[in-house]
Amino acid sequence: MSRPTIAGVARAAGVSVASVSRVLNGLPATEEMTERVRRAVAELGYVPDARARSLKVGRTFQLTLAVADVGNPVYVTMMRAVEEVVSAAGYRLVVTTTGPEVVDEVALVQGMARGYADGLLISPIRVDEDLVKAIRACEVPVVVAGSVPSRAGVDTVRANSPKGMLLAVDHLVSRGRTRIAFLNGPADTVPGAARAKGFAEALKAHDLEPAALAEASDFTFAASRIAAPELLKNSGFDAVVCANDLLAVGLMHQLAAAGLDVPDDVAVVGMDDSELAEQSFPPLTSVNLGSAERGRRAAELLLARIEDNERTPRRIVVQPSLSIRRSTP
Amino acid sequence: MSRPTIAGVARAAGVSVASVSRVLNGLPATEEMTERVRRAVAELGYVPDARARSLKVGRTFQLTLAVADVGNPVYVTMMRAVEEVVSAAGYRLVVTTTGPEVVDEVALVQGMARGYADGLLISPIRVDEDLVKAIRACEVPVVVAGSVPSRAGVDTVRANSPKGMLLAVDHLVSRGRTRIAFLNGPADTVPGAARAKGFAEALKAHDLEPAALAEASDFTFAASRIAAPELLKNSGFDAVVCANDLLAVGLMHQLAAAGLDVPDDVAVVGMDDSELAEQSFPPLTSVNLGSAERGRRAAELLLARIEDNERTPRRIVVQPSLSIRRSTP
DNA sequence: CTCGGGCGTGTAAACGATTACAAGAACGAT
DNA sequence: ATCGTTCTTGTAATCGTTTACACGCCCGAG
Repeated sequence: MSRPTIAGVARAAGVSVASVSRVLNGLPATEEMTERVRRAVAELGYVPDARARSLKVGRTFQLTLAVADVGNPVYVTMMRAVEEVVSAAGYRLVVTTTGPEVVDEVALVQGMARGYADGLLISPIRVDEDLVKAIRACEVPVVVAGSVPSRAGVDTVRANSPKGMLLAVDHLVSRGRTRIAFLNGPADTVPGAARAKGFAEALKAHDLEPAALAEASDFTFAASRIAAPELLKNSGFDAVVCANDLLAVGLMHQLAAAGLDVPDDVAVVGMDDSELAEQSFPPLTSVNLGSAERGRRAAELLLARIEDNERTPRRIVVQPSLSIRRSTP
Repeated sequence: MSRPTIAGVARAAGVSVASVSRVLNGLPATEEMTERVRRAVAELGYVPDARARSLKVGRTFQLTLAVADVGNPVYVTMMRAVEEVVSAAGYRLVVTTTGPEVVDEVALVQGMARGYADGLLISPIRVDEDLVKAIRACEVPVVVAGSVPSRAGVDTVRANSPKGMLLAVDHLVSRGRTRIAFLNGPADTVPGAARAKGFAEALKAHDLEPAALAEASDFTFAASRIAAPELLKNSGFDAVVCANDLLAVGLMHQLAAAGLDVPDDVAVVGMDDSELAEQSFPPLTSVNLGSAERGRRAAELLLARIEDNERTPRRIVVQPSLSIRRSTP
């Protein structure tokens, strides 16, 4: 017994398929018609086929959110915000993960052009010409949470990393720390590059030199295991800014292993202000780059573009704030 | 300029739609035919429509993984394992979140019956008759990661919580702790109930009485904020078993705030052995309930069922192990 | 009593792909 | 030269919906 179709329902109810479709979609019908169809639907356990429906109406009522790494808690913050907006608008949100390679992102964007979903919200970690081209060519609306050249011609919502870095450094300096180190993620990524630049500028604003620099191969806890010892070869720092919370937490483990106290010996500040920041011990001072707001705004832009694909792309930047916790004095 | 269709490609190439479809699907064709079609496809930037294709072939080549809370790190472990298996089999994995309410799960299962995906892997946190019925009625294959009555007639893969609890208690006892408390999640959930029962049995096996009990309203860090103080009203315990890692980490914060040292004053063991367990400080001894293996096995069952929907449902249970870290002496 | 206007319903044509079937071309064997 | 294979290609049916259009009915106005 395979799935009943609308034709089966029509037969069972003794009416036409058009009538079934109409009552199912709430179009006007007589009392009796409605009743007969409802009965037949219930009896057969009919559920309309989403594939056929979306083929006809040209919409799936699904939106896709693509993130690089589900293990990165910053994405759960963003995901929650996006989910809220899109489900309020009557869409289902599905999440898919791309991995750190740009080719995966390109493949995803191209796949999306096939109409799996009505829109794509992507937060690319690496960007190259192929990705820009794929985004331009994509038939379904795309909005990017992050940085992408404006010639991609899409709505973007990005963070202000330099400003965030400045908040971090300001804070550290105000607490008397001047020998500040930086633990970055891969510099060949968009956020990695932005944060490196931001850090340099922030130090310059205070007339400081970096006390130490290290670069993890990934924005993950595991990668900090390798990179943090690199940093610790230098001992001349009393504070470390980290490119995200995972790296910061990883670093704190290494500091503890080296017998250094946080924040007394070394202050640590993370970035993203994810759930991990408050879960860590000591709770982590972290730059809030507005992930939730970015998610929300991005989702709104996506919905707006689905309504009207002709509107000129907007580029929103959301401002950071600092969540001060106990990892800084 | 809207999306080119296969008909447009056929016209541009001067061949029939059937031929276009054939070369696109790698069926035999002459050199020249292949060439002409390829050229037209490239020129028009044609991408086949997934909706139309899946309507015809009856497959979407998408699988859905539904989890209750993306913020729970146990799901990222599971998700990674699932992703690996399904992508190796040529499917795309999409993740969707249900929330803690059973009605959301029911809605999701029913929605899935509409053919959004070729299969559903769900890890329900609460189970009621409606959910069982929805699963029975669902036209697309479902496999459950967790417990569900066998009358649901689906493949299941579940953990062995009682055994896990026993590992935890054995371990604590072997380290000389006998006044053991338990911080559970909501007892009206499937894992909550299983873990409560398991804890009671494990203590009984050692002829011990629970030193204290508390129940969080959710398996979240935030919920532990409320529940842990409840536990701390009792002071007669030297160890706490927690129903998952998030609760354990939350508890450790409260213990620290109360001036108690982990593990010297109180040993803490979590459950799930998620990434958070190694990220926490001190690193958390945690019962590994085999999330990765459960994910892998569940994905394999789902794929097998898609191949052959007639096979009799299997019920797999994976055995736990203990990851000992520094939160226990 | 007749005619026009609503209103409700049914028939059939889409949507964009895959694929069964038929027809034509090419080729070798007799 | 004829016939039968085999191979390629095209035509058209199909998947399960939605919806434009036409039809018939009922009702009130003239």
